[in-house]
Amino acid sequence: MAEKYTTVPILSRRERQILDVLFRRKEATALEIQAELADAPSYSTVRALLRILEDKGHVHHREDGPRYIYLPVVAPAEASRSALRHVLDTFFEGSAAGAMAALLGDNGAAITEDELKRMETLIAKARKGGK
Amino acid sequence: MAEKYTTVPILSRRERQILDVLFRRKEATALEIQAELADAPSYSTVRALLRILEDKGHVHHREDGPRYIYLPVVAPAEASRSALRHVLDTFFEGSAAGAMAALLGDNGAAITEDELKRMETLIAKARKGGK
DNA sequence: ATCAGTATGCTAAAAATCTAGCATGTAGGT
DNA sequence: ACCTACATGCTAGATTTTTAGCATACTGAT
Repeated sequence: MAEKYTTVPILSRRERQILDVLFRRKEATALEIQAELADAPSYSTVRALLRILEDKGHVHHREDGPRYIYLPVVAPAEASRSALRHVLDTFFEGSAAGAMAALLGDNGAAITEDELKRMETLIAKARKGGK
Repeated sequence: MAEKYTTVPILSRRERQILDVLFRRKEATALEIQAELADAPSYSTVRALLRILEDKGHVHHREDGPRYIYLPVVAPAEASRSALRHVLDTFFEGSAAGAMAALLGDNGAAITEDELKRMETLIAKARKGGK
C-alpha cells in the first residue's frame, strides 16, 4: 500500500486553475484562460501567473505573431493518468471499478450507449493485452 | 457545453492536501494526517489548518476522549463524483470511456480480472437502469 | 508616418497562506 | 495528589501567492 502521496504537482490555487484550463483546451492565450476562469482575476494577473508557471517549468509557450500561446509541458497522457490515479486513490481506494460505479450510478452523468459499448470493447482488449 | 468551472471547492494547497487525506481515510486525527503528508509541516501547523478548514465548513470534528477526530463535511459520494467529473472534464472531454482507456492502457495500473468483471456487470446494469 | 489597439516585461505591494511556539487543560499511572 | 504525556486554543510572524499598474513594443489600417 502506498504511504505518502506526491502525485499531481503541488501548485497554488490559481496555478492549478490555470493549468487545468490549459489541459482542457490543449493550449490558450492569457486572454482565453482568463475568460474560462470562474472567478477570474485581471488579465495582468493571469499573465503573471503564466510567467510563474513557465518559470517553474509547468508551462511552455510559443509565439503566434505578437501574442503568446501557452501549453502544458507535461504530456496530456501522463498528466491525466496521474490526476485520475490521484482521484482513484483518494476516493475509491484505487479501484477503477469503484469509480465507474460512481459514474454510472450518477444519473446526471448520462452515459451514452456509445460510451458503454466503447467501454466494453476496452475491457475485452484489456483482457487480451493484459499479459 | 459548460463554460465556467466551479466544480471542486477552491482550496489552498495545504487545505487541499489535508482534505484529500481525510477523504482517503474517512477520518483522522491531526497526527495521523501529518504522518500521511508527503511534505509535512509541523503538527501545530496541521492543527491550525484543520481549524481553518473547520471554520470554512469543509471539515467537522468529533471528540474521542481528549482528542479530536476530523472528518470531511461533504459526503464522500458527492465529493468523489465532483472530483471525478472534474478530471473527466479537464482531461477527457467529459468522456468516461476516454478515462477508462487511459487507465486500461496504463500497464502500471494492473487492473485485475475481478475489476474487469465488476465493470462489465456495472455496464450491463447501467443499460437496464438507464432511463 | 502615425495612431489605435493590443502585447509583453517588470516591479511593488496587498492579501492570503502557512508556520511555529507558548499557554493551558485533561487523562491516567504511581 | 502529583507528574508525565499528550491535547487543544490562540496569537503573531514569515512566506507565498495574488494582484494591479506602468512602461514599452509590435501590428495593421488610414
